[in-house]
Amino acid sequence: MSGNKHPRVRRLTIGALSKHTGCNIETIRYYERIGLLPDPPRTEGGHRDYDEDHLKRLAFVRRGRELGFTLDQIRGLLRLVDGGDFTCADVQRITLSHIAEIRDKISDLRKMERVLKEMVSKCEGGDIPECHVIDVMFASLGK
Amino acid sequence: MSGNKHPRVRRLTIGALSKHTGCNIETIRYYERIGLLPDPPRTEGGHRDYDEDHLKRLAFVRRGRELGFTLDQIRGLLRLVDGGDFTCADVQRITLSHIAEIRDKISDLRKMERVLKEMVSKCEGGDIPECHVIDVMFASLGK
DNA sequence: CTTGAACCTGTAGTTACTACAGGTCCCATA
DNA sequence: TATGGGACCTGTAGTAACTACAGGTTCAAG
Repeated sequence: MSGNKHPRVRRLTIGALSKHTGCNIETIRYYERIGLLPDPPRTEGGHRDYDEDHLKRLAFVRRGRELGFTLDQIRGLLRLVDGGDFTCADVQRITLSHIAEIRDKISDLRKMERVLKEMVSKCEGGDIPECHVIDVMFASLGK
Repeated sequence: MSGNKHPRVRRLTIGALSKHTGCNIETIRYYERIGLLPDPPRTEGGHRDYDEDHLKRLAFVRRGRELGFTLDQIRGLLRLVDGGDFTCADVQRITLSHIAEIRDKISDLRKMERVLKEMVSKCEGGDIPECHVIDVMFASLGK
């Protein structure tokens, strides 16, 4: 058994972390700065020296972002997990309220889409110097 | 006919403009600063002195924002209109591409919603220290 | 030992506002 | 006419979540 090799922990540069997660390097450093990722140990020369735990944590953050959580919500989730005293109910509550926010956004966007489609459907679309869309947007007050 | 009265133009303070449009005062000044609204004339004491044209323009901007246009898109629309040489086709193109952006956002959000619902549906929800949502979010890499 | 890619820190820019601080002006009332 | 307080002024800084440098150091392959 090979003496002083420690294959237990795979060492990763920030570039490798970036490649594995698809998260760009500046963003990783940003997450560290705002305390979402722990300060990793450094090599002699001062380069960041990550391991698999950092990788998992960053992946968690990225996955959270893909699911539309804010960094603050993600921070909240991580604190729960780090504290070790989280319950499924806690996480469920946070997730459900996030789902509700997403639904609200969707309904706002659908309303916009509906109104815009309605407006644009009345356009001639030609090379003429007047447009129903503009008229409606200017007419939205008083008159 | 009453000599030096000029009822032709209703004069408005920034506060009045704010009330009419629902746009907050700081935001009006911000729009002026970034060149979306023209610098209005001032009273002797330096207060902004608006008229109905300013009101219409601000209403246009607000309406655009409600419809999800960015300030840059609105700036584009206003430039077209101000230039006087816009065509219905121009506006239609801009509007259609905005609608496409909105559709993309909606579909992103729907995807998030679907995934989150699926995740949360597998939660026990109880007072237990483990959660399917957390598991999935941590498991999203390699594993 | 050299070279160039990868890394480092620190700062500033992005979008669309919002929130002051620290002053000045306006005008209705006493 | 004096005055008080609300409305207004400028300028700066903060928000979210990054991104983009500049200007320097380290690493690793040849």
